[in-house]
Amino acid sequence: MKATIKDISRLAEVSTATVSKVVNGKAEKISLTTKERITRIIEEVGYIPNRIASSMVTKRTKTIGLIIPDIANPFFPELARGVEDLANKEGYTLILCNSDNDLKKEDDYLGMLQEKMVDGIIFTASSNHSAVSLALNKSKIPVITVERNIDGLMSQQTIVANNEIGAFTAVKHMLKCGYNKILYLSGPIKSKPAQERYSGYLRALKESNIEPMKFHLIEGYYSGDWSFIRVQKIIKEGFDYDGIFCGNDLIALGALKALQASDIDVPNQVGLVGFDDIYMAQMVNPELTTVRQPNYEMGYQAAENLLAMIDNEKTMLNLNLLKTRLIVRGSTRSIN
Amino acid sequence: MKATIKDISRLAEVSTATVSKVVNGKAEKISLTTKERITRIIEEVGYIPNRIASSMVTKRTKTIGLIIPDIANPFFPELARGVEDLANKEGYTLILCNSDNDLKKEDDYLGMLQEKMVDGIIFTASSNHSAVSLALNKSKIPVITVERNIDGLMSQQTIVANNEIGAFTAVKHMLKCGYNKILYLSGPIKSKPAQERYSGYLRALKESNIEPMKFHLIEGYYSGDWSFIRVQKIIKEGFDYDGIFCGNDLIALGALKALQASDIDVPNQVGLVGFDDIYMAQMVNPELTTVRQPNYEMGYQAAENLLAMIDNEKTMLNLNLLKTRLIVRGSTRSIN
DNA sequence: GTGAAAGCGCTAACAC
DNA sequence: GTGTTAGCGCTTTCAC
Repeated sequence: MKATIKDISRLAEVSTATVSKVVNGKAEKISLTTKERITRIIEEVGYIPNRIASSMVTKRTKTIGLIIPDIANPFFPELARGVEDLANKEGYTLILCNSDNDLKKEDDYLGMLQEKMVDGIIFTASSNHSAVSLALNKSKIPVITVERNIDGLMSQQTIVANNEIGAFTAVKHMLKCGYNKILYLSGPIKSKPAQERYSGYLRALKESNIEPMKFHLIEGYYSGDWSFIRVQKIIKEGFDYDGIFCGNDLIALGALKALQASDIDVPNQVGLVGFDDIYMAQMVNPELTTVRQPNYEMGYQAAENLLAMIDNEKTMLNLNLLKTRLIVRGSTRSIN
Repeated sequence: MKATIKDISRLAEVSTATVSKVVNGKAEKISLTTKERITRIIEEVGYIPNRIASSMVTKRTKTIGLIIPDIANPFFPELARGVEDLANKEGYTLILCNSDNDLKKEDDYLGMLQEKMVDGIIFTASSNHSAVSLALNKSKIPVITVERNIDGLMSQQTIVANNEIGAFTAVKHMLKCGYNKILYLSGPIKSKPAQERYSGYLRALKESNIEPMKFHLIEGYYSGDWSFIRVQKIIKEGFDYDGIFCGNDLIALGALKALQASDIDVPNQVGLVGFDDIYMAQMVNPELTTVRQPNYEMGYQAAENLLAMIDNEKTMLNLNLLKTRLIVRGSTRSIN
């Protein structure tokens, strides 16, 4: 049988209230002797307070939920790590949920998290589905959306990277390097980030008075397998291009592999730029020029803001645009 | 104010017991009419059962904890995903903890998880520290260790890949390919897997009557940055070798980059083999020959066994050795 | 079929 | 300084 606060109070010959106070560090008014006695007994017995029971009365579980598409996607571990680090630092615990961008799963997780009485939720939504936002709006639970904002969601905060400017800067750089027939290998264009990056891409071309090529937008998935195959096809078709701006690093990595497999020199024949700056971006040869997205910071900051919301209980509508940064490496040739 | 079971029972003019039954699908003996009435009202009110309160009485939180060194290490996301998938499938929720291989953090997390009354814990321990095992032995909470077993821990299960055989097979293959001056670029040798892989490496050499070279064991970290620098140094020193067996894929990837940066041809001049088969192993050129470790399956199976332990309440001492598989790709030359 | 009531382990007034 | 007590929201036994 596991020891409870009652057992401790009995053994220490005090009330449960007193034990509770020393367990929770609210023991200013408890005499040193009893405090020490209680502490010793707790130690001896190996008493572990039942936080479930505390949560019942405090209405705080000190737990937050994180819903992301897939922790196995290299973009998310760092994000998750950022969230967890801040959470842990503040004594919170993190529940991890993989939605696979599946609306049903998102919904289920949202429900489970609320049933488990999490204090707040960090959410990378698959789309801006209104049903989800509605449910979320109704419940009073603090929610922060990360990486992609979700339209119908009111009175909540969003942390996203500045995709448009990131893409703009990247493509601008490619143009400066002398690439001017640049494809955009995009992830699913229905997602906000993909759209924003596309906008940035277009704006960069426009600003340089360069007409986008026909078929410059190639839509697919955020996967190296997809881009590998797709780029092979592009090569075979004898398409005329000299640069590829990729929706993310995975796409860029797959493209790089396909190009190298056909002995196309990167960066001399074709320039390549990715997005995210995942760890692997610097582990390939040539290293990937890419737009660094502060994933870890996004997670960390999301958690910071979430805890602030939890503490203040007031919700503020807010869009936090985090800066991206172009990391120039070897997959683009240097500017003459 | 959030609706409680009482509110529902009042609105439906039934007892809380009845509501509880329909909420939890134990409503065989409830008439269809009342069942429907209750369901409708729950719907209308948007009632969300408080699972914290249920946990108080059922002594089940339907939550498990996962302690790993670092979710940002490419090895762990798949493992975590495996755990989460099975957990979710069985209606469990996953708490994620990053220990950074830090004993103190491991301890803290272990404590937190127990306070939160998780039903079980999956644990990749940094070392086989006895203090941890002792604490764990004392508490009755089911624990499964993954990837590395921890010695002092009694009556618990372990899921590990067969590192020794995996390494043996890999090095055997290298020898068959004609490499016979093979280095072992290891992660921290204090960790069990590193030791076991080293044993396999040695056994393979021995079986082929090949004397290990001097300084064949190079110890470092499971990081591409480390191996990149380390291999650069090896190259500069003009060391005589023709193959590198790496403690994991990150090490191999860093080595590959260093070799290629010095225009050393992989696989023709130097053969390279990794361990794990992370996603990136096939995204480089040449693709990495590696020992596939079934990370996802490890996580999934760990979760399966954990839930079995939770349900049976009996603990069985058990070591599950999962098979590794050599994946031959382009970083080793083909057998003549 | 349904309800009454006890109690899970804890906290937070408030009383002393 | 310390104790009493009333719940937190739910499940479950047992009675009806």
